[in-house]
Amino acid sequence: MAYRATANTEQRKQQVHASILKAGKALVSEAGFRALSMAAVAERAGIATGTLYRYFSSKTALCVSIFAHATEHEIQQVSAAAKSGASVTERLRNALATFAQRALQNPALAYALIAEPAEPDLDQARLDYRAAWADTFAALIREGIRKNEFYAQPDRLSAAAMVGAMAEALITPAMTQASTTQRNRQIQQVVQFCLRAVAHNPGD
Amino acid sequence: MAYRATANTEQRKQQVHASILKAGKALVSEAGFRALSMAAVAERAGIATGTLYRYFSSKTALCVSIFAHATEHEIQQVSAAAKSGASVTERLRNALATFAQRALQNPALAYALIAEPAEPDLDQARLDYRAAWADTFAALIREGIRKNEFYAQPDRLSAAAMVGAMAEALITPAMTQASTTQRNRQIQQVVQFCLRAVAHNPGD
Amino acid sequence: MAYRATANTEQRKQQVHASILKAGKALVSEAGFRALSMAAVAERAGIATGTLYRYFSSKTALCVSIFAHATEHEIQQVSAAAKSGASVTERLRNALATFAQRALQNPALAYALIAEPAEPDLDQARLDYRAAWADTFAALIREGIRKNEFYAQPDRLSAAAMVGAMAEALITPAMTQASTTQRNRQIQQVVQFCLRAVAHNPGD
Amino acid sequence: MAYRATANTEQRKQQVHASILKAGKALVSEAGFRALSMAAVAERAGIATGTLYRYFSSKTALCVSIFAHATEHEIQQVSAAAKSGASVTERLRNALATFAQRALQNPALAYALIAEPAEPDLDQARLDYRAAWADTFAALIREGIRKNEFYAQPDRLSAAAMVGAMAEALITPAMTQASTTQRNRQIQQVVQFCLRAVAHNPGD
DNA sequence: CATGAATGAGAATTCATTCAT
DNA sequence: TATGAATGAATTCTCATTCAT
Repeated sequence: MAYRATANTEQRKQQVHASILKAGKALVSEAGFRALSMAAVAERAGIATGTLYRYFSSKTALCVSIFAHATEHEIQQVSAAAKSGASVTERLRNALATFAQRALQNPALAYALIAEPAEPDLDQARLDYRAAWADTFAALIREGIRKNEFYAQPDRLSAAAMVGAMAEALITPAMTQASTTQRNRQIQQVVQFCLRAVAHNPGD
Repeated sequence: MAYRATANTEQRKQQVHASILKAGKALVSEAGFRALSMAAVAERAGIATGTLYRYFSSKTALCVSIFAHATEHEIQQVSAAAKSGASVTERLRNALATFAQRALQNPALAYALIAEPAEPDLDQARLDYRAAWADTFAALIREGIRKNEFYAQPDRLSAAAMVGAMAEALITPAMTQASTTQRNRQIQQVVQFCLRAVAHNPGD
Repeated sequence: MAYRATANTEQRKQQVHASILKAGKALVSEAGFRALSMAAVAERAGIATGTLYRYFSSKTALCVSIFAHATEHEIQQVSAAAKSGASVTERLRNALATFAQRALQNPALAYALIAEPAEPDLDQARLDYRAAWADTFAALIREGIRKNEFYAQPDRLSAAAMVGAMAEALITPAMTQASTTQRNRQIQQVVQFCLRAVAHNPGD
Repeated sequence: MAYRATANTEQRKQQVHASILKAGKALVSEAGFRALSMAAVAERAGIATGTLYRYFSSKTALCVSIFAHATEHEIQQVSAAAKSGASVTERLRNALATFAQRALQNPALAYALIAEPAEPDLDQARLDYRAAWADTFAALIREGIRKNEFYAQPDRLSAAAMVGAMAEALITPAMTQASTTQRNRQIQQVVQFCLRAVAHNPGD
């Protein structure tokens, strides 16, 4: 049977597209973008290498898509957390804690997303990613300033600083080698660091 | 009299060694460790590829040396800045500002040093580098706590968070695309962010 | 219907595989394993260097395959010859003569197979090869001893000695530079040497 | 003090020449001609690499000299052994046993001398070496035939066959892995193999 | 449209040889 | 004359991308 442009075909294309991204994400989670070769992705997705190029024009394009895909989910989670809490300070605490906990569930992926460079075009995606975080946290900061919970401060710069502070602390050996209990305590401490930097009354 | 390595010869060796590191550092500054190929370094240093191996046993060794060389100077500058100031808060302010100003003089290099992974062995050097920063800042933090200028807090975690906050803020487009005047103002703001996070009375 | 490797494709793969082995064997025949570079094999086989690695995982693997391929045929021929003859002595004579005649058809290859070391992994293959000869001749020797045609003697040691005696004699200038007629006479004489060493009644 | 063409200088040149050969022989003994690099020889001899080229025009020339030097001694020993004994058979037995015992004192060197190819020009040296053995043993064989101790046989071919038989047996795993006692017994057996091949009354 | 074999431009590394000092 | 740093061609192996089937 020849292939026709049916709804069925379209659906199959979506499935293959998704399976490629999933395979890529898995590889990046295991060993970073360095370990991502087109052959490895294809094998893991159960397709031929040539077929990859029907879905992604180049390795770079694939990496960018994997990045965006892996990233989108993370940001959504944190955005959701940023909506629950009595005060802006409380909501920021929740957002930061969520960021940290999610990252620590898959440290290799988090590291790849946050820090590993790989390719210039991917760096652009990373900037966009950082910007997305900046947007999420900057919005909270603006609100906090408006409601007089936070110091007057440049919202985007403080947002970036918070993302950096969290990311750096998370990849500290002290963090990655700690037990779950210790980790949770340390996460609280970094969150507290950030809250002190922005809020009049950070709690404890 | 047997032939010996004369002072002249020794001097020439030092020069070649230095020119290799310089060429490597230039390449990393332009496009990160990714762009560092032995052939490119050799060409840039004006020597043959084989000659590289008289000075560095492998590409990894060269990368680590470039890293250490570029890095050492940075840390010394910041350590020096950490020694001048009336209060611990003031000295931390100076140290952070120096960190920022130096990094912004060569953002691509700063990025490569702080974030770009590249090779496992280089990652180890990077961990040492981060640890050196952590040591410098953590010492200040401990002193601040002791003198009751700073909050009680885990010194190394806060130090890491500060490094991350600074690094992230520095590679923000808002920072890299700003004029010198704007940048200086923004640097002050990130420094202030960090000081608020650690000090009872951060000044302004 | 999904696309499958057709019989045609499979056949082509076999052809390429064979052409690589053939090219490699030709190079070894001309100048030994020393002359075997991946680039040379690829050029001779009419393919790209990268393609070699689809068929052989490394140079060592290719060498071992070339060795095994060239070798297998030789041993089979001699084994077959060892089965025809009225007495064990006669059968040993046939086996030795076959060994000699085949080796002289391609002395350089014979030399490479028997003596040239090259790589550690290849040396293992060579030991196996020697062992295969030892097996073949040792079995005959055991049978000869049992039937009281041969002297009591250590079968494997005598087998090795016979292989060495034949190989050494075959690469003698007297042998390689002789006419076909002379060669045949000389082969008979070395065979006779071996037979005298093992058999009560070697004939002539 | 400048160097002058004195007897002293000439003597020193001889010493350096000898030390180079000694260093080269040591390297070959440890890991074969494959492991012989000009840099390694120079270091071991305590001179600069460039100096090697004052004594030997190329690596090949050095290898050939090393070969000749290592070889000469061996042949002399065996020649001497070939002179002691009541009968020709006895003298051949002594020569063969000496050949084997010496080879087993330094198996790696023996292997390199007997079998390892390395370079075309070295192969020529090896042919000369084999020829030297052939000469030594062939002379004995001729004498044995003349005195009616040995079968009528082509002397040089039989000599080559004996050398090959000994060499092959010596590098057999059974031989190299055996204890000293076992080895001595096995050497006797191979010697006996050779004697049966040439002598009317080989003894036992 | 899917396949996967083929491509070939690099990349890192080695080492015999040269030559300015 | 001795030195040993410099050379650079050669080697093995990788992998993103293409294209005939």
